[in-house]
Amino acid sequence: MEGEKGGRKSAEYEAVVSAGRHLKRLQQAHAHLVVTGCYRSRALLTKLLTLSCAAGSIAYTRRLIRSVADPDSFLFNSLINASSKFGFSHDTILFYRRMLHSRIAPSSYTFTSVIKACADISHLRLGTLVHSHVFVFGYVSDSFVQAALVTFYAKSCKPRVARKVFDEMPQRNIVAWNSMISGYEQNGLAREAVEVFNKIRETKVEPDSATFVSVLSACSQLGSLHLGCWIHECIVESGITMDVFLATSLVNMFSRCGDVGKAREVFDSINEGNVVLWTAMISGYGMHGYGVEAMEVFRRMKARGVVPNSVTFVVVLSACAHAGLIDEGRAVFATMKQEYGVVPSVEHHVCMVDMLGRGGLLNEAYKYVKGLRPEELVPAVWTAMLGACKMHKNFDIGVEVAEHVINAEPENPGNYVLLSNMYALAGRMDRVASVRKVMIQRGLKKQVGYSTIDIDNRSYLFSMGDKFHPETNEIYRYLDELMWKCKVAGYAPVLELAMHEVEEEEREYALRYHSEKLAVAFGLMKTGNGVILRVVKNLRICEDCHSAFKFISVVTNREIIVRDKIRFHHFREGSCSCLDYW
DNA sequence: TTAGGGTTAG
Repeated sequence: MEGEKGGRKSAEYEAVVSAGRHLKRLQQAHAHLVVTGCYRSRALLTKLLTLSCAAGSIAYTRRLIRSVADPDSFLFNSLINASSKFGFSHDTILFYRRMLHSRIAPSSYTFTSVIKACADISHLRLGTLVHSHVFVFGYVSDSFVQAALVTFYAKSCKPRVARKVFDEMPQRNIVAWNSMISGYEQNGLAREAVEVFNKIRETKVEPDSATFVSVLSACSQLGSLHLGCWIHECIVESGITMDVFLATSLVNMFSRCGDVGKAREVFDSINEGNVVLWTAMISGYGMHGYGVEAMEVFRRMKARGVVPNSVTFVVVLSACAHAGLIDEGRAVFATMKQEYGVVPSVEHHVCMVDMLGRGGLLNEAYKYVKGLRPEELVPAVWTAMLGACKMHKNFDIGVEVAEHVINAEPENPGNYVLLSNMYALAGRMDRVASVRKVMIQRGLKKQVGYSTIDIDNRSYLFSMGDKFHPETNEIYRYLDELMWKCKVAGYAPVLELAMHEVEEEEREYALRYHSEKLAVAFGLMKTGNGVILRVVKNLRICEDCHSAFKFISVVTNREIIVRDKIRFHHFREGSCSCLDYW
């Protein structure tokens, strides 16, 4: 009899499990449990709850838990874990509150899940409160809870607090290290992330795939190719399997560090790529201005049966915009909606405005902007339109658009600089002065531009007019000579974008010592013929530097690759890969 | 029979 009973229970369990993540089937299984009288079984209820979370139905999960008179510790923990894992963070916190009200003590399992929920919604106040509960209930030395706290503080923009928790850990497994590396990387502290990675190598802990994914993101942020290549070597040496996550990170890293050829090599070495990998490769070509190659990969992707998603279309449209492929871009936008049913998002609209605007179709671009719904008129749309007006020197639309940009983002100093430039180009110097006045009144300062260049595995940082480098005098002298040679070859400084309140001679001086020029001069001084210079700039490259680098590539016979805020520029033999679409 | 931490594309 006992065996039969056990067998019957098992069949019920099987019925719940086989319903899987399908809400309808779970509800049928639930009904069956009620009919057979098995609905009081805690194990079956627990399974039902976790599966309904997995099925994405938090409403059904809530109904189920309400039907349980006295949920026990096991049930709460399962519920808290599942709701947190499947992204129902707010519910996780509510379930946790209910658990405390029921006077059921949380465990380390409870805390890891609740802390993850707080991390996912970056709820600093709540997470800090939960941290205090961790002390009260005595789980402060639990390594899982500590790792979760590191991630929580990092995701709540408190990397220093994350580091404090990390430093206080008596034992650190690879997950704890990974939490700290990705925590730094996500807060824009790429150098710190690489430092932590280096520290792991002093321990006996072996890096895993996630370690490399995070540290590769840090390399991408820095744009440091030598660092990225070194991590690549570490991956090969570690013998770790090249999974699709790792391959995607490598493709990204090589693209964002300026070696799209290497990115392609990694991409080609993977047989079964998913949409993320294909999108990364297309994005890589796009940011380098290789629109034709981007479109070719996009075509092959579709031929392979990999279905493009919303992000894929953003990178494809962006590639078209940066390569002047307007007709292709229009066609892609049409198929996106018709064939793939992707609803255009704000990002797609920005790409379309950017593409039409860069292509000189300013009226069409402006018509497109005016056709958008009010909620779609985000600052990025206006900024794209403004960039186009500046590029094609259309001051009438430009000034109008600039006013919208300021209204949309009154705290962004970059917008005032754009507006000021627009007025200056239109010859309205009175307006230039008044914009500057507003900036001063509002306490807004221009973002400081800086450039980095890697030479002999070391990274050097330059900012405009800075004289901190020990070889400053040599660099400035070298640059003066270089610019003189460029002038002989036909270079004329693009003065109108320099600071407008200074005299012409000073304006040229200010332009001459822009951070990217200092970095290039230093690179030329320190490297031999044939070495490609790779410079990373935090802002967009200025128009004058862009013009100067074309001449420098001729007079020095060097290739210069500059990564600016939005894309790459390859200067070779007097021209730039962006074809001045920038 | 039910439950734990980190990572990927613009």
